[in-house]
Amino acid sequence: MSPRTPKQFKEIREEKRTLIMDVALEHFAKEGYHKTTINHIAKHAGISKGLMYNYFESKEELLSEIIERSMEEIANYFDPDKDGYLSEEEFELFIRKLFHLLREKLSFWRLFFQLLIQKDVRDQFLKSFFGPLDPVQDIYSNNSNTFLALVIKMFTEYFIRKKNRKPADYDPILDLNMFIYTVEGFAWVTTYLDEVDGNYYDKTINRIIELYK
Amino acid sequence: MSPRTPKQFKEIREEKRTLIMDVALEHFAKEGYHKTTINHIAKHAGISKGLMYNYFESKEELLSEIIERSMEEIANYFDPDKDGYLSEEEFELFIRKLFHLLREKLSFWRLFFQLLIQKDVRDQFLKSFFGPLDPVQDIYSNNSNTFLALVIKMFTEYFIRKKNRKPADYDPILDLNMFIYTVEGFAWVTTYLDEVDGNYYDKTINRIIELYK
Amino acid sequence: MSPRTPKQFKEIREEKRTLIMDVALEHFAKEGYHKTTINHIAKHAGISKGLMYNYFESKEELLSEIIERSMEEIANYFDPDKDGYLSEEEFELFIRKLFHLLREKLSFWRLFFQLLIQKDVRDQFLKSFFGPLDPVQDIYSNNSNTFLALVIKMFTEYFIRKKNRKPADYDPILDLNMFIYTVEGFAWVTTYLDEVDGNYYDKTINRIIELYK
Amino acid sequence: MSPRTPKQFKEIREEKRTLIMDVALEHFAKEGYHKTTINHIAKHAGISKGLMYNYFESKEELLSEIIERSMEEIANYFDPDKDGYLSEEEFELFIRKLFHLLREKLSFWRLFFQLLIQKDVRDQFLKSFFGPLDPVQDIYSNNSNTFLALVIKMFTEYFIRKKNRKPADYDPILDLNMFIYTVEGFAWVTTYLDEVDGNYYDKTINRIIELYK
DNA sequence: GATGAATGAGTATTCATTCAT
DNA sequence: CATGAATGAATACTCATTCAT
Repeated sequence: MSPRTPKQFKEIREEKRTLIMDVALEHFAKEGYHKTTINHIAKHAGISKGLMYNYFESKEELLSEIIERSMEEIANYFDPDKDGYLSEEEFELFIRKLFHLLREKLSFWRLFFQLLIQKDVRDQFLKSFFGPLDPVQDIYSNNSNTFLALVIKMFTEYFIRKKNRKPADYDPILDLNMFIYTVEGFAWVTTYLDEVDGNYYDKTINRIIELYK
Repeated sequence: MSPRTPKQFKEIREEKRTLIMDVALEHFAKEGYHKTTINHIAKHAGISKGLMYNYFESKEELLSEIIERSMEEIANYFDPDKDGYLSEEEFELFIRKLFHLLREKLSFWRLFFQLLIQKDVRDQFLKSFFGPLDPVQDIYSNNSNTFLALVIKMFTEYFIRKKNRKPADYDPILDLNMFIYTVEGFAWVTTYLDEVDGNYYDKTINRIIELYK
Repeated sequence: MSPRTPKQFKEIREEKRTLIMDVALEHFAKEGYHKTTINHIAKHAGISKGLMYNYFESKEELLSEIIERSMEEIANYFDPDKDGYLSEEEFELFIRKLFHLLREKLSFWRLFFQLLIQKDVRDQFLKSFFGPLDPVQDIYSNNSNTFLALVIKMFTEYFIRKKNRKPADYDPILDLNMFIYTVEGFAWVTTYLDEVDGNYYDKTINRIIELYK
Repeated sequence: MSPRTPKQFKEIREEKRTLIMDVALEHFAKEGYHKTTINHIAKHAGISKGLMYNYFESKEELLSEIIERSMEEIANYFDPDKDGYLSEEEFELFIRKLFHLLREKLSFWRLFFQLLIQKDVRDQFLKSFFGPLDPVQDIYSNNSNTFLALVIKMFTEYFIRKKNRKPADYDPILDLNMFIYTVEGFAWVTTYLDEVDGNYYDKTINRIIELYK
């Protein structure tokens, strides 16, 4: 038999890499990064421990790659038109997309939230996504260019524009906060629960849109 | 010096236990349970590793005791009159107390949320508080007697009672959900951020009360 | 029984540290640093692998400590009067001491020579003793303050002073080189052979002194 | 293109073998045998790991072949007329050849010296060259037929013949020792330093010849 | 012949837990 | 009650070697 072509090798690599990352994500999400052993991942991926290290330099790099891959997927998924302007239609679409993605990639978000709460881990892995994480109110005005910062800016301006229709003492930042807490709370609860009730899931999304559109 | 009375001994024991638990909580919350070593805790508590095992049977038991202690504190703090009825005044008071407690015991909540997303850990440590954690909507009707279940019931009934003032198609469960997501989202964000901005913290609490009272 | 006093603990630590370092030195010297496993050392020292790490942070630190200890012993042993002047009596004494030390600490020199020949290892561990290792002739003029540099300077000046008694075309640096090669060659051969023939060992020392004093 | 003849195949094979051995030697010499990985060698030789094992059965055999090849080269290079008699001219020529070879094959000597101090390695790889390595003085009289033994015998007799011109108490073995130490010391220092100063290198060779011819 | 994916035994290191004093 | 030396099972990671293609 003739030897494998470079293309075949590349395909094998790509497939195995994906397999390992998928299995690892599941375990990281379910058991936590530190509790998950390489042994466990390898066994569940049906490969040897050694092979893991043919594909990833370390457990840490494996995690890092998983996060990067997911972040890219997310960024691509939203594919913003970058005018920074959020129309009401776009607002609704964004929310719907967001919660579609949440269900689709529940394991990733579970992992993401786990990392988020540990300051040291967060700084190590999520900095490129987040920038420095200061208290919420500071985020609105920071001029970082991370994905999150851009999204936050977009929403801040959206809520400020809505001020026109409201009474004089209306504080759009407060409303923005409430919106963020509701959305993030919904995401968070969905994430730590084991199953999603599709019926109420959709109803809740509609309600959020209704309240803040 | 006269020898210490048994009572004094017990007090000293209790104090040291508390000290260890406090130190451990800080570290568990900051670094995560698995990354925190017994050595570290012992050193920061100013005692020897060996002594730790005089007070707690294992690292796991230490965690377990910390959680139990905090849960009791929380339950005591709310000291419900157990009539299961929540007046509007009680509703407001409950919210205020809740967020007061959140700031007061931020480390505990950070740890709590960390445990919450890990299914296996949650089942091991939080069962007595939570009961089995099925999707939210099931909680409302389950007849478990855990602290959380009772609170949820109280709130469910509170929101159902408010239905009177609303249009016919009003779904109180949906409103309850929104309320829970907002509260939990606010708590969650507060927990994973490093600092709390007192000004917006209070404003947000007022807004939540205003919206859902 | 009453608990061990801090002094007792210190004694235990000191003794075990020395034991481990002694065993490790023997093995490093006999098998080479890389081939020697921590397991092996621990087994031969009659302790558990884990305990090693109670005393030394890593295999590398263990090596480092062994070298440092030996370097100090050597420096102390010569205890130079630091006037930088080497009389003929001092010259003879120095040689005798040197080769006494060689036999006494043969294992260390075996290790030392092994490290010496690997550039990366040398730079990592022997820098403080050597300074940067340029070709010999450069050493004579460098102004580093390492132990070796000082010794080299002392000998350089010693050989230059001897020039008076020699013909005009006498190159003292060449003679110094020959002296160094002979001494180091003798040391080197002694080190890689398994046993020392005491009779010829002493005769050789006398001959070296006779030739270069 | 016509298919390659078996002879061409053999030549290509031989070339690649040589390439691998050259690359391996460089790395063994610079980093040490144990620190050098097969992967590293293969990459630097521009071939795959698998192919390495087509040419050499194991890492150990690779080392073994490198040593054997070099030993043969050395033996051939000196091509002694095997009368066992060393004239003064032959003595000088031998020294000059020796140090020419040293500079030419510095990497090999670096490797060689590394192996030499490790007893177990020495016994495994250098036995055929050395015979059992007992203290020097025994070598003179042993009747092994290794290359080294023959050389040593030649030199021993050379120094004994020179006794005629010397005082009665002259010990030729001692002089032989001094000669060997100087030569080996010079070789050793040259090997562990990073560069060779050509000027002093030649001067030293001349001086050694002058002293011992 | 040639490739590099795959293996598994081995290596340094960590850490909860035990125990002699 | 208190100490920290000691253990050993577990963990991440390495690398010579094999093997399907």
